Amino acid sequence: MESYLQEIIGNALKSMGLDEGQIPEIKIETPRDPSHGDAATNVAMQLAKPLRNNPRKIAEQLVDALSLDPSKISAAEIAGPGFINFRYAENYLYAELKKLLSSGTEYGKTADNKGIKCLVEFVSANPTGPLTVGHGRNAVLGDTVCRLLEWTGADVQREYYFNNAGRQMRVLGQSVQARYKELLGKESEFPEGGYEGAYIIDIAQKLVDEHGDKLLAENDEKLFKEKAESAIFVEIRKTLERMNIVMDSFFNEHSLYESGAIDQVIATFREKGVAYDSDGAVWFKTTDFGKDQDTVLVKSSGEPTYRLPDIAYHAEKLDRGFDLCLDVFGADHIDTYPDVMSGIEVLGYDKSKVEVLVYQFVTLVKDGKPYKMSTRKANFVTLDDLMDEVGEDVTRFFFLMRSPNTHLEFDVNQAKEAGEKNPVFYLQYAHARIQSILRKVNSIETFSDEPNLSVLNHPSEVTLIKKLLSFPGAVSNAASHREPHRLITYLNELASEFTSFYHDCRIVGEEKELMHARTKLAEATARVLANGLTILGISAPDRM
RNA sequence: GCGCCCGUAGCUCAACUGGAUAGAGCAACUGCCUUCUAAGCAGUAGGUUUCAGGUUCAAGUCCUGACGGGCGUACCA
Repeated sequence: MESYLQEIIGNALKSMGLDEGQIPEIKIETPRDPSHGDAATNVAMQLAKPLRNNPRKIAEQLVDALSLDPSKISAAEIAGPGFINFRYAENYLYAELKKLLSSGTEYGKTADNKGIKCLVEFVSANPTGPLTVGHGRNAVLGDTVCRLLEWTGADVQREYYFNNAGRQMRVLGQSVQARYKELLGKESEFPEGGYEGAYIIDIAQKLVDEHGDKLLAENDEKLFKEKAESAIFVEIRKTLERMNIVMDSFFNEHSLYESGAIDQVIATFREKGVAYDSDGAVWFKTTDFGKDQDTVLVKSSGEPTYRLPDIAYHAEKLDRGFDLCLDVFGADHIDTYPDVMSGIEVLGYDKSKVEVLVYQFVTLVKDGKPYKMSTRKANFVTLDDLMDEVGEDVTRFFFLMRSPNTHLEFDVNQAKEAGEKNPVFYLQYAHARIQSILRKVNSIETFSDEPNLSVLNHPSEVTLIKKLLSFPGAVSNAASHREPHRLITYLNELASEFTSFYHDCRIVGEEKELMHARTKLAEATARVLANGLTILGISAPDRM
């Protein structure tokens, strides 16, 4: 419909004597106030200045020049300072509703990103402990953006990037080793800055169960580190699965060293003159790219900083042929992004293929008080704890309901409320309620012929149909902005409009033709709610 | 100090990236269950969109400057 309007408006403008260059981008928007019609354009106002004419006059000429298809648009009116408002023909609505019903579980899919290969990297927590609430937003956001991309036609791969080398992991191994000794009654020194969480003791206990005291002979932490890593990864995968997230690949940072990719980056940087040695370290001339300081790539100890593998990793991803590499990370990592972009540019890649989705921090609020968390200090709340407390659906929903750009306050008390205070249930309830109605209708009546949808002309019915038809637009809007909360906003509006319909219009007990048509409308609503919830990774229950 | 993000109803947040009368949910108040799920609906109240300038037909949205908050600003990740 949008492209149809753009086309006829463009044609009308040409017939008014404007040439291509004078025609601005024709934007079609949905007016906030439904009394302003179903679609509107502001071209007349945009043209007011270049044409040195009153916008309302231009609008009048434009409307006269339009050749509208009456089966789609019933009216074009001029309003306000020069808006042109369009009203959809009712037959158009019924025809589209019919299409919706036959599309079923496919309804809402678009071709926006058809044929695009995407790699989305998210979670990417190093295996030093269970996933926490902080990782939760990353995981759910990343996965849902993947689903949005898939619904808009993209081919998506979910990747988890991790690092099992380095200081953090050594300390992890030492922590397990220390607990292992303690469990066997031996003297042990708990490492400085070690991991204090109870899960470390669990891992150590398992080692005692399996190997007895044989591991006391181990001199270093290596074996303990490996055992810890695999045990923790098992838990991480379980947690993710519980949240409806399944990774397609896990990428080990270490492989970049083995493949020589790291050395290659340094070599190319030197060749291009953007790397130099100083104080025993290797530096990246980030001042050439607008930063006020150069950045260390390899420390004087010989160990690279995380930026170097980050650059190599992005180059590697682009080598794999993806059209879009999307990284999801918290605001605290934002600083590495410009360096990575500069880096891959130096290496000759198209940096427009790399995109970052940054989200702000999560504050967990319980009983009106926030708490601070740290994995190392073990005063964190794990994602599993959170899901135990409020449930999987609620967890996903809460992480998604705010713009990634703003801080998220996760109120555990509100999330725990099974009732009216909890916004998730509003959507699920609407779905369950429809299913209940459909069960009832099916038990008392059978429809054989095609429904006559044109009997749906109550204002609540018409509003609801229009809302249903805007679902594909809502999906593509959320997808293109990488902002799942936009879809939640849409679903809330849909559920709300359904409930108005439910209160204004009865289904059971109406005369058969009307009952049939309304049943189809209810069915269509349930379909869209279920499709929307599927994108969010949340269940659409049939009963509540 | 510098960089990024944010500042909207008492609280938590929207507002389709510049459009028409700034909207929801909690909290408060008033009504509505012998009719398909009241986990619901209808209504009332609540605002100088932090402040001051600027850009234009039009600014919560864009630009400048203040003020307030978060995160960075490591040879940590």
